Amino acid sequence: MADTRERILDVAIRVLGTSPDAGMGEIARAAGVVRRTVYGYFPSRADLVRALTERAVNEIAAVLARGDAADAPADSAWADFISRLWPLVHRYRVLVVLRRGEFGEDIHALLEPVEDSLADLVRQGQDDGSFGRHLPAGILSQVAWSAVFTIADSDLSSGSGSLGVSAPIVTSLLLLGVPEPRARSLAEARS
Amino acid sequence: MADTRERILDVAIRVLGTSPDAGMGEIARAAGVVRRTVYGYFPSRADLVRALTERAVNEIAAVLARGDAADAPADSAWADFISRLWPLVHRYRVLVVLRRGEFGEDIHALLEPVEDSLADLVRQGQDDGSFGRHLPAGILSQVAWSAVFTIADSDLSSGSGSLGVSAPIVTSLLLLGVPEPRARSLAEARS
DNA sequence: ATGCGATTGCACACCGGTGTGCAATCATCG
DNA sequence: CGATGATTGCACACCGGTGTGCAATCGCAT
Repeated sequence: MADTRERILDVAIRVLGTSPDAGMGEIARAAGVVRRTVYGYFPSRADLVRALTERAVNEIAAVLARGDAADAPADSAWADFISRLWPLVHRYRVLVVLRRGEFGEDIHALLEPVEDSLADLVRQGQDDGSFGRHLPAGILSQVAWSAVFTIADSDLSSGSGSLGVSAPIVTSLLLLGVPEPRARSLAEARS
Repeated sequence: MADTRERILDVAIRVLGTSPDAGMGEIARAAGVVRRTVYGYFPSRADLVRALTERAVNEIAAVLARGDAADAPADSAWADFISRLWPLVHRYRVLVVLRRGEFGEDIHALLEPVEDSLADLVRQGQDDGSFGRHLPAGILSQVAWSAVFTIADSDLSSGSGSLGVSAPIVTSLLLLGVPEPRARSLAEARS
């Protein structure tokens, strides 16, 4: 079927997100299919991973593009982005995990456009004074966005279920240098 | 010699920090020694990694303990901790990288006491009002401390040399909910 | 029922890393 | 010099994952 391919990708994104070293066999089994079948769709493990990240990056780019009301203030745009990203953040765990090891280069290349947009947004926020200048825009955006993933991660492993959307929004805004009252109000507008 | 063992550990902490999947051969070569020699000191790869992390955790615990002027305000104690941690943060990259994959369990166990102390410090700061409550103490400390590593990382890969100590101090304090003027002044006192 | 495409179930060859055994070297100290 | 301990250089067996080839099977539409 055509959806076997999709199912494999869905499962793989989950499995590799948890244990990046999972082999084709493990992924196949989790997808309820035989190793040989996976090779039918993806000639090599590298192909699987690449397809996987392309998919993830596309979805994330879509989320990012949706909020381009170009006139909105940067802090508000950021809050928007995170609020849309948050429900999906676990699916995208792959990216963080896979960035290191074996495929670092490829992933980084795929991810670049997204991270560039983010950096632009942050730069813009620094220019109009809504974000701080304690770090250069490129690094600041990296740190802020990866903090969101860390929050999701810690939430999963240590403890029960999910925090609300406000937690990551407020936290990342604080990190970006937005004063606490403003951060809180931006977050509450989205919960 | 007795220092061969030390040299191997020194090199391994660096090599594995960069590429966590490096094999015994790679590590040996980087240490200017033959694979067989490494096996002489560490019967298995797992032993090497364990020795490695124990060492790192001990050093880090020492850094953390040094600042236990128990009466100091939490935000100041945090700034102290980061300022002492910062120069060493690259050596400890292993921890972040190795926490995932293969040894996750062991590492987490070794790391627990350190992260508990950190969580206590943050909790104490939340109680006396110097830190925010946008996240539970356990998670907040995780995020703050891993942000420091992210900063060091981004600094290395994207761009030239090192930011000053203030960058990580200010950033992590903001993340913890410390208002910007206070954060800045705490940081400047340490640069 | 026939045919077709997707899936399965093996059996392979291959590779790279792990861990071990053992004899040969080398440096050093007495 | 001779002994001792560390290091080397190979050769080996073993394992687990990768990728491939091919015949058998299954489900389904015509």
